[in-house]
Amino acid sequence: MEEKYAFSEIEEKWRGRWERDGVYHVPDFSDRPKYYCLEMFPYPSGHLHMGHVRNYAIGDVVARFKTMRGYDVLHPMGWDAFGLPAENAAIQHGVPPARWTRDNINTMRDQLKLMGGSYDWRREFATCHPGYYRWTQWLFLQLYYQGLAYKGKAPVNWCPSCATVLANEQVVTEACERCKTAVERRELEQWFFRITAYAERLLQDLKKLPGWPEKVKVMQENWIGRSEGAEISFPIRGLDEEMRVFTTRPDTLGGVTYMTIAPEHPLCLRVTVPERRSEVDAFIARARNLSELDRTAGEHEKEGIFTGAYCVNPLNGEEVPIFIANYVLMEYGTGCVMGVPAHDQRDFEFARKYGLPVRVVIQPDGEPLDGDTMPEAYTGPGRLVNTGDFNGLPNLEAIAGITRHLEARGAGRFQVQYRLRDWLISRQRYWGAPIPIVYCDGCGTVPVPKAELPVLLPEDVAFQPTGKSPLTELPEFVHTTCPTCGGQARRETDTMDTFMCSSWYYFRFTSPREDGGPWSLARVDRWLPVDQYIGGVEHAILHLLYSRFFTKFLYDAGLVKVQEPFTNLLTQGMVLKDGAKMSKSKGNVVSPEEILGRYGADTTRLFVLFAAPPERDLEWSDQGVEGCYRFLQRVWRLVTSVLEDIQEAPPRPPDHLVGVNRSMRRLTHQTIKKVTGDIEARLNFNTAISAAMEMVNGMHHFRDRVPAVNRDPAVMREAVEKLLLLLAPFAPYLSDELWARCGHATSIHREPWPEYDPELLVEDRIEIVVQINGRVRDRITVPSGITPAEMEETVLAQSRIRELVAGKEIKKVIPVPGKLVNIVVR
RNA sequence: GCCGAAGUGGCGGAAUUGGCAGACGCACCGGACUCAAAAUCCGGCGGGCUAAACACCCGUGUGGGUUCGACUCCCACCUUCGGCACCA
Repeated sequence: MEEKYAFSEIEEKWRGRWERDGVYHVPDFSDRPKYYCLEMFPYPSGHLHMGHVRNYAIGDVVARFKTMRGYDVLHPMGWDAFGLPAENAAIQHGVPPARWTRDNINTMRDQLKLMGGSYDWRREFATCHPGYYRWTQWLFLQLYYQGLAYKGKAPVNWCPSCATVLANEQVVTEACERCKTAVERRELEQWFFRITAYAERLLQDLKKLPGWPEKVKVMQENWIGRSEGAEISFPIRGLDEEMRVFTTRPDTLGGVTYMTIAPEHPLCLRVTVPERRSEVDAFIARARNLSELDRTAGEHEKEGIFTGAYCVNPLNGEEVPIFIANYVLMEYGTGCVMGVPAHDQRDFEFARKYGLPVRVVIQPDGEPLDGDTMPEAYTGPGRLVNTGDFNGLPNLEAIAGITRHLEARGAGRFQVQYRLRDWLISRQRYWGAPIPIVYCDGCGTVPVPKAELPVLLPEDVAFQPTGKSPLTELPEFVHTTCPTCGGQARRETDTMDTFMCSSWYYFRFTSPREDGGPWSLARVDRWLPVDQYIGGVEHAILHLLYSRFFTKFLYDAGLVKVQEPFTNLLTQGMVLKDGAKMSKSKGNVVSPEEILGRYGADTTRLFVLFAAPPERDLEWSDQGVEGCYRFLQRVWRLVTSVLEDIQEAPPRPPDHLVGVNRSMRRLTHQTIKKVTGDIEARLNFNTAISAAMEMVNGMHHFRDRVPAVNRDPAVMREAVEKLLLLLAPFAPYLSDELWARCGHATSIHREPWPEYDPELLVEDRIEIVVQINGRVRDRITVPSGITPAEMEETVLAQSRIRELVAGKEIKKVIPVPGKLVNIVVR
């Protein structure tokens, strides 16, 4: 009776053995080359979902492959453990966030271990542990001392449902990224990181990341939003003050017929003339109201109101009216915009609505533009008109020319603007790392000294659904003494954005228990940068931009030697069911636990790797899983059925084989080549698995169709062992089990990756295609070493080809070595 | 609106440098084994035409183009998905 593939026992057995033998422990230092393979660590929601399974299956193949290739592979796992869901659970179920999080981690760790990942679990940590967040706080202080963390009042995004502010990056089409509630604008005192100081480097260094998907780089580029132009000052009539604007089109300065200010701008109050005061106030109130209510609706009607004030165009001395307009953003540029209706569509619409003049200053070749009758703004190239000394100049030259002219008169300068804003990191929440700041009446804002870190988050707290952080209501937390003067002081009760915790965790994995600093310099130097980073594309901006910012800051501070944290980035696609993302509300969730229980980890891993290339979305298919299960059973039966035959065989087949033995060896070595290339160069695991399947089909053929006397057992032995080595990264349990049954005393996961012999790939005879006028007309078998001239000769000698070309003129014959011959006839 | 990606059998996908379209898997059909079924093994499987095989024709979102030869390169368009969205 043949033994069945008992995945459940096999997997349990090897899981225990690997752990006992420390198979996946990686040394901090050694002579081997290093490779850092990292998957985005999970938020401990309480259960693994298929996205995790896919992410971690991909990462594990890379890690195992590189290990077999001779690298010391750092492959750690941890928990992004602070965050709002823990607080919601506390409110709903009365469980303290710390306990809820700890329980979830325990559950998820068990699930993750079932998957058979090659993690060095000794390095595990959770960001909510004081041993970790102590250094999160320390890093905050480093930023603070460098002037890169500051408290400022600014209009911020407030999510009424989460009862906290959000970073700009966490607002998706004017709604909270987490809960989709429409955000409100509030003026609040908050902590910011000056990421804008790094805007240019964050942009420029994208060029140093050839291993990142173009898509992600473009998204970051757009997010940073660099634009070149000029800042221009317009003196305000009757006030000793100037109105500054940023423009990318200083060449159109002569066409300015009005000016605008954002409704939130303090200048509004100063310029408005008394007789227009009440009307303007009403407009401002309305505009602000609208911007809160109507923000999700996208673009709305452009409206403005005249302030009664005028300012002076520094180029031509003209006075132009100042408006307040609802389309002007306080947060971008200077909060003021010059209006050039003839050459900007938005200004054009505004001018037509309010009867403002449209003056053409850029004239294209051909039909002259007329400001009074033109149907839309002209934004293309041309020569300047109505601009005094600059008339006749091509507008592209005038951009620099006019800016220089203004600069000489102190009325303007070249300026680069970014769309990127500073990173707001304060959260009015409890379950996060406390911001290590104390407010003292005498000394003001005082950083908590290093020796007093961590500022511990009290874990014993009561939760009321008030929307207020419990920290604000804990006197023993709030009341403290000033580190400077020893007097009475009050602690900051806001906590840090959890993206702060995940901006440096990849450094910590190198020295997870270090307590003299956030990491050991020598260890970070050995392991960083991360060679391969793998995770969802939803972090294209948030996490990946913040991490790059942190790395650059740490580089400047001399704390790390890398300027970019992640050399290669793989953004995996989503796991879909019935064409839609799996979600509870749609009821199309497939539970990893269930699949792992029913088919085992090897099958589950194999399926998510086989069903699609990693960067594409993956459609879940129960039948597809079934197919992978069948494949592994097939491997099991094949290998166990030949064990006896190959036991006595030499480990290496003889050199000069012929016929079926030679073909079998060729297939083995072709497969090694194919699988190696697919993993290493392309990360295309689906085609690697296909190749292994083809090899298994070939091995079946070899076993069943070739008489035993003609088969060299050494050839089968080689095929079996190479196959298991090739499958080891994909199906680690099954391959280790069968490896042991082949008579090996040590784990397959300590074996080197197989090499192929190029000589064995060579075929004696190959089939080539014969085309006539590009259409396949015949196939012939020729010796593989044939020259192009011989190919041509052989093909033209074929009777079938002679018939087909009879009576036609042969214009040209194109032989493609090893592939085909194309005969062009007329 | 702007930016980006993708469109290939009944389905997931393959074709890596412009050279045999549909590898591999799923589904389906036929056969072997079986009292029977399941499992397993073997074979078939883009469409048209044909009694059938051969041959031939069509076929990679649509329409053009380049080329001896195009899923692959160029131009225009359509659809789907993702990102940004009053950014001066």
